[in-house]
Amino acid sequence: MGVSTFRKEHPVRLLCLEKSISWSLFSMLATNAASRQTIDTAPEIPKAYEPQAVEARWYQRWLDAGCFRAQPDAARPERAHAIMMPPPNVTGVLHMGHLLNNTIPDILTRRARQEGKLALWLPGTDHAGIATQSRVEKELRKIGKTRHDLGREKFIETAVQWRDKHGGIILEQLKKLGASCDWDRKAHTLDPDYSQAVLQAFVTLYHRGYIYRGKRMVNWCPVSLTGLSDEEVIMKPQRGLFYRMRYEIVEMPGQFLEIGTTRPETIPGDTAVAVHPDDQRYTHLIGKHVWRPFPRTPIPIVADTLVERDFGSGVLKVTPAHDKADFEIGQRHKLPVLDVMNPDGTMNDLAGPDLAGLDRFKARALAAQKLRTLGNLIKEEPYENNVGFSERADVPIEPRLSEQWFIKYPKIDEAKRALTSGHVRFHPERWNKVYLHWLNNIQDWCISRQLWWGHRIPVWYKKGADRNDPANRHVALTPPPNPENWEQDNDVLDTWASSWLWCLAPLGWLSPGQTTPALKYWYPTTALVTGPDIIFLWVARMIIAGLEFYGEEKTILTDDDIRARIPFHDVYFNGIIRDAQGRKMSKSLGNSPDPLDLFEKFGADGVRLGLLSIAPKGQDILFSEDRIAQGRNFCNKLWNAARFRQMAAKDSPPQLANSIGQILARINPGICDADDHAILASLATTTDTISNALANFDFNTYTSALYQFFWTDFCDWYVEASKPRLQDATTCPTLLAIHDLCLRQFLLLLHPVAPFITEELYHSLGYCSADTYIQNICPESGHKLRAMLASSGLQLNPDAIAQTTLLREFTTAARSLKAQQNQAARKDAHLHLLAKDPAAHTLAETNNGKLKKLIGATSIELHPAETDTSTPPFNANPATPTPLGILFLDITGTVDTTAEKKRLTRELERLEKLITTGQAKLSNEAFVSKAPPQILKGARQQLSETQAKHTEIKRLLNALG
RNA sequence: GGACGAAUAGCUCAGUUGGUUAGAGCGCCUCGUUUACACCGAGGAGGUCGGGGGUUCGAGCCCCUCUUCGUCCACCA
Repeated sequence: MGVSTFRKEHPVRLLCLEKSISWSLFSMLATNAASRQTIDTAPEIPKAYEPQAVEARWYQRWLDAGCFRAQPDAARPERAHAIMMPPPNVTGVLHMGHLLNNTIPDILTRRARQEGKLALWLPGTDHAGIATQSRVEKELRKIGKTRHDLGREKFIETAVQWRDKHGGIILEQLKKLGASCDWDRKAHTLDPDYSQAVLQAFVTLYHRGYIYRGKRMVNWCPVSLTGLSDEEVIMKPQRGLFYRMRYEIVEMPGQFLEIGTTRPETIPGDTAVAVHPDDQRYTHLIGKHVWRPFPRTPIPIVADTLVERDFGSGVLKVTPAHDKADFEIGQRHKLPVLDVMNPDGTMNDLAGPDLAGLDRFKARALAAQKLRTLGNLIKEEPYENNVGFSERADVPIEPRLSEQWFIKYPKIDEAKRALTSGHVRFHPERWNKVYLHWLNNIQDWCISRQLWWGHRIPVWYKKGADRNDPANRHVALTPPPNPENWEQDNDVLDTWASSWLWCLAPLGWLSPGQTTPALKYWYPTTALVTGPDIIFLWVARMIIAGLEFYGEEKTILTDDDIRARIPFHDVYFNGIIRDAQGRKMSKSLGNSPDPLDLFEKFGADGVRLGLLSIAPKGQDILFSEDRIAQGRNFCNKLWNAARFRQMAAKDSPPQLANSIGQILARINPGICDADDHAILASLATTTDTISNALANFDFNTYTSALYQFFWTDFCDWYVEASKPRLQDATTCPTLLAIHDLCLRQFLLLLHPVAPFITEELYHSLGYCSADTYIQNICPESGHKLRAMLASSGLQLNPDAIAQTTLLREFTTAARSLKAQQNQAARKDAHLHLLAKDPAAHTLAETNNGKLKKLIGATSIELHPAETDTSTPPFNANPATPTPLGILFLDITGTVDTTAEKKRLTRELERLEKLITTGQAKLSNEAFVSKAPPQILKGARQQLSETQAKHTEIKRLLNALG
């Protein structure tokens, strides 16, 4: 049912019909109006776009109609398009970063749908081991309990309840953004199938020899009480003290060795001091001992190349239990490992009675005090060094020796080739280097976490047997047949060891070689959109997981294998959203606006447009609400242009016109003028620009092309220029059709970024029927558009386009002339144009009515170029050169000749400068002989035009006397 | 200590292989209730493209160097 049909209906009918008819401006207004005033009042279109109702209504309709559901079609593999949403923490709430991360995939997905692709955008959440467990434990503490009070099973039960109650809010919030995800395929890393996949990946890697268990130095978080991977440690510069100490040499009483440290509290754990073997200062001491001050014990002086001779005194205290490098030195010299700290970062009994029980930082101060009283402290000086912090708990991590599971990454070479051979492409490309550097220096991945919330490691140990002997282990998806003799590993897997399967498991992957229709159809996925901060944590690991787990086991992969196994083809990295001062947005700073407030204030479309337009390619984004307001303003502009289209058709109601063909049929090519040609040409060009921009992830160009076409070309010029002809019954239908052509195509181009308003207007302007959706309609290509126009008799004329440029420049010059004489507001100006040639004369003549309206003039009289200007109405009147000739503003008697002279003189000087540089350039032999002809021609033309202008202005100045 | 990025109008940024007089939005100034839009329209001011060298007929763009800011990587205690 089209607009024209129900437009005449009584509003009451509309209310009754609202489920079955096309939502339109009018129906919506009728509803709005009905709620505000009596329903008998004639509906009035609101001047400003009110997004909230529109957005809620359309989102529900899309869901009801199953618009976002994607089904594979094995017969049409070329139509596959898939994006996996980077899973937010299940307990997280929407923040600014998510907005951009999800707007871009939505744009890509919606555009793909328009192009007829079977576009899947798969949403989901991450169980977020540490984060979620901490939240639940915090809740427990409120009632005075710990997880140990509950026990593992009960705790997990509580966590599940908590997750189900508070989790997933973020996905609901994403719906407000307009995210067109296939919600039926929503995934979660702790779903039963997903969990099975995670365990299968572990078991597979174990049996392939890539997983081992060992006692190693790991990054220990004393708050979360778990080991962490290197990638979860954030280095931060910290201000502290550097303690310079002296230890007495055992074999040489009275002689001392100077040693520096930042961590005196670990002294009880020292089991040696080390010097560089080639350090002449100390070679004679190697093998001797020093007195460790507390507890007072002799410890050996060893030689190790790891020691930096130039740093401090060149002597290093070796604490194998509390430092990675020291551990290595300890291993090499078979030093005892003395662990003086508890898992929670307090000192234990081995640290001696004074320190035992103290927190590590309090212990540090006390240790320094002890050094002082013992006479070991030479000096303490302020010092800044880098300290590793736990990403989650934000406390310094403690290097700690513990039993952990590690992955030795498979397919590293292939992972590099995936990028270097272009199977996976990063945008911007510069991230390649970061990725490759990481792979080139890759370290084994500590994947066990001493937590309960997560995938429990599928390893059982024979009771009472040595766990490090593989013969005593059962590694499988299911427990051993005689469980009473076995005990399962207590640890769970790193969350990233589940999310690295994010491109596989949600599509149904359960084990290598096995596949599902969805997996077969959409894997490898089309694109991934995420932040560069998780290149290592997630992106690189997903690539490795894909290469290792997709398909049958294969040790070495060919390029074809790689192409088939990579998880995605393109990765778009967006910048991090910062506040206006450039600070990272964070809860503690309170500088992050609530996205839902923004939706409320500016509409989801406005937020999407605004965000996209301020997102520089690959750079961080400085957020400011003003920018978002621009997005809203754009929606409002669009809304009003559509309103104008409706109102302009007062006497000829808009028709339901589904297709370009139907619109074209309403055009009478014979009455199309330069402006019509120009706007249609711009429409075609804009279409091409946008297609290229979207294909290249160039969202800057996408938005600026949208903006430029619609605001500048269409609204500011074309709509204004077409007003007089819309009043004329003979031209009106053609003009309306061209408006429709532009609006229809523009809505299609804008739809991916502003889904709600475009759907609303597409329906209310009658471009499709109620039961179809803009998401399934593809904008014609620029080429096709031109061809269709040509075949309905409207071959776009480049001359006409050039004429419009002249008219626009002429109009600007005329308005400027008026403004300079404080006549801007007047609509009764009298103008005289000395048309510079017959073509200019014709142009000004045929467009006279339009120009008068646009400039605000009652007359523009035309005169031959050679007219004598020394008499009225020319002399003593202000004038300006225009592309069509000299234009005079007839305000005889009121002109301020002094001011006018000043203005013209200024302009003359500007032109003289241009002429000088132009002449210099053209008299440069090298330029003339070497520059390409086009450039040369351009330079000559420019010079002659400038000279002509110069002559004219000179003449005007002389006329002023 | 390495690597990468940034520096263009008061602010935030465009500027695709070097090529006519370097653009946009916001902000600012002047004017405007013209029958879509003041979330608007018209006009205007404002830039030695971070500094210094170099290549070229020609450099915002290419090369070298310096400065400032930012990010990532790294076992100097």
